[in-house]
Amino acid sequence: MTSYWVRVALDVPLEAVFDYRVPEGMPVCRGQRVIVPFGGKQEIIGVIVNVLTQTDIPPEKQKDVINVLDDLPPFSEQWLQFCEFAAQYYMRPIGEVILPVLPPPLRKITAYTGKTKTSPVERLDKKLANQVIRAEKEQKKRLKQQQSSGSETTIEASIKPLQAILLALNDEQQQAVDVISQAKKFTPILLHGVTGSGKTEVYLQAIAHVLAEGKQAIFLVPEINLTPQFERLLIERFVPLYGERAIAIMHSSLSDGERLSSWLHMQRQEVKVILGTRMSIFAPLENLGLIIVDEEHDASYKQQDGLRYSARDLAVWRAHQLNIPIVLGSATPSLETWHHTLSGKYQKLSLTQRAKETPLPCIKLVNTKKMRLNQGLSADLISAIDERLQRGEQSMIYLNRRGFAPVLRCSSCGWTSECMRCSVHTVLHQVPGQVPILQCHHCGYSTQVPTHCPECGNVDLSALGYGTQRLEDTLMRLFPEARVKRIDADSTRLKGSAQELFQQVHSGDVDIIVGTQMLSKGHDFKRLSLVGVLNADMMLFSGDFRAPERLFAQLMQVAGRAGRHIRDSDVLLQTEYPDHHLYQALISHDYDSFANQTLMERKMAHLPPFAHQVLITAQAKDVEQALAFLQSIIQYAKQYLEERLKGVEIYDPVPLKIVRIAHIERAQLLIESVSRPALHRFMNVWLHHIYHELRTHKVKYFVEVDPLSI
DNA sequence: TTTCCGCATTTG
DNA sequence: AAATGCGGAAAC
Repeated sequence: MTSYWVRVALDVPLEAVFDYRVPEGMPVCRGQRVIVPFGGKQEIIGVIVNVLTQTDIPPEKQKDVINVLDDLPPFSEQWLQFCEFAAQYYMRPIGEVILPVLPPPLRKITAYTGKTKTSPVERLDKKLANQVIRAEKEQKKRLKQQQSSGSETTIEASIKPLQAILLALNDEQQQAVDVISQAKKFTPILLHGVTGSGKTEVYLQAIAHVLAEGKQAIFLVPEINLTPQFERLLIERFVPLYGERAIAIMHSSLSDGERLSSWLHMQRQEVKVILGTRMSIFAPLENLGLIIVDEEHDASYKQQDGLRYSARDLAVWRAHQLNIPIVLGSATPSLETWHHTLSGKYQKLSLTQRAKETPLPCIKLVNTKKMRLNQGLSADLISAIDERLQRGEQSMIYLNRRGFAPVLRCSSCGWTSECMRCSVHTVLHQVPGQVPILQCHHCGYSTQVPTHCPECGNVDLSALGYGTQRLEDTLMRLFPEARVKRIDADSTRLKGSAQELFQQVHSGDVDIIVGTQMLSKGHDFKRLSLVGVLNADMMLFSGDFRAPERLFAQLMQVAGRAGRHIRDSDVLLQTEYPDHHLYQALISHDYDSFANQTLMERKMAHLPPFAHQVLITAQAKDVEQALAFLQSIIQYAKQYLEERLKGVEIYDPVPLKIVRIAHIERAQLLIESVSRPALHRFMNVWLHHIYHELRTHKVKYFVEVDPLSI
């Protein structure tokens, strides 16, 4: 009789997998979920990554598997290897990848230990079966009623031919669809098209091809609120052909039950297209033929906690693993992607014509350097808004700053309002009808607004600078007859209020829209013919080397809101640096020249994509401890890992720009190399040593591969 | 002497 | 991460 052990991945922050004895007669295989005892008296769910016939663990330490969960088919080899790659690439234990991507009911022990003791999967199946029975009953009832009332049974809507709805394409779109659907092996494709050039129709027709071949597709979008519109399109086109289960949705605001339901249908391979945010890249689909990443440049594809992965980068790897095409769509591609098209690694397909007839809006720069502004607004912008009001058209003013004013200041002694827990100013929030408060945008803590200066007692406290609330206030006073609406995180806090606000704008009940970057994505306002941009310069000189890239993308996106339906639409951008090459490229809608010049600068400065980076962030009670920890690990690397440090550069540790958030102070350390293999080889050895020898209890640290902002 | 709290240790 | 064990300080 052979004894077996299983090696189990657990969601614990430990650099290890754990071996368990398999009780006699319990069938096990790689990819199954198991319940195992862990530590004192915990029971947790893990995933079998290996079945062993021997183990090095001394017998007295060994424990038995409690139960194998067979309510789902085991995870496939292909899917497991994808997770293993992600774990290795992002330098985290495998359990921290596999378990967090599962819907909570599949990984939380409580779902199995409740009163009912049935599996959440069985419960869901029962619920679905009941729904079907109920629907059938209702159908029968309806039929009976019809018969008894004697009404003629009419032939239901004429049967449509079973074919996907395909809209007419222009030449460029058709060519793109052809290239994508003819690519049968790994083919990374950049679909570069301005807003309104019809990328969506290309995606849909490419998906139609893939489904017709009996394969599946992943469709990634950057934000939750973009899913409904794509969902509608996908359902309309593919549900008539492939049934209700063909389209599944996956994002973080689904309930546990909804996530379980989507996951279940995927793992049973009933789903044809999974639409969702970054987590959808872990969809357990077996027969993928295409991956689409819309707005691939968007920073939302980067997970900012736990496993810090880039869904776009993982998507490329998964496509490579499966040897299938991948489409990265954007009007303003990331420089990484752009670089790959220049080097020939990615194929570029351009959509240069706007699908509808409206030309691109005219972008005008308003030089505010020596201009007197009226509450932050230039005379040009004010008269442009006035013009739209006369014509009955809409204006949108974009200011990426919430609240009334970013800081409160004492005009006598210079005191400024600061957060008690964080090293930042608190922001004045003030809307009519509410008590004004000072709020910290980092930890959320808020206090009453002092009536006099806490330092010198002076009563003359002034609100410095402008936020969306103040802008709304100003515009209402400048244009008392206009209907002004503010759309930002504060005005849309309540569930459904965003939907309602956007609805008001769509139906034409609003003349002037004020808002933050929330406004920049997705929405297509029919009567909008003016976009004003305030305070763009702020991002131009922020410390991050990627700031210009992000600013350009954001401004292009905001500008794209204008003139989708009305000719003679304008974008007015207030700046003190109208000659800056970013703005110059922007007014001529010239992404290519901006990207090429910025890439050149990156090359000279040895920055990504010409070098690869890893960031270590240390957290402690005070920044000195964090810095000392980073200093000590550098010391170790230099002393003992000299050989492996070849081609790898470690920069000096520095405090973060915002040192303290919620009483925790942070410092970080950048490691860089031209060679990714060299960087990974060094990091693996180094992190292993740090984990085993250099851990100090007072300092927490985490590692980020390919950090987006530094 | 007992209880409680904070910190270090361990997890198969 | 979470439970346990340990040692010193406070409580009885």
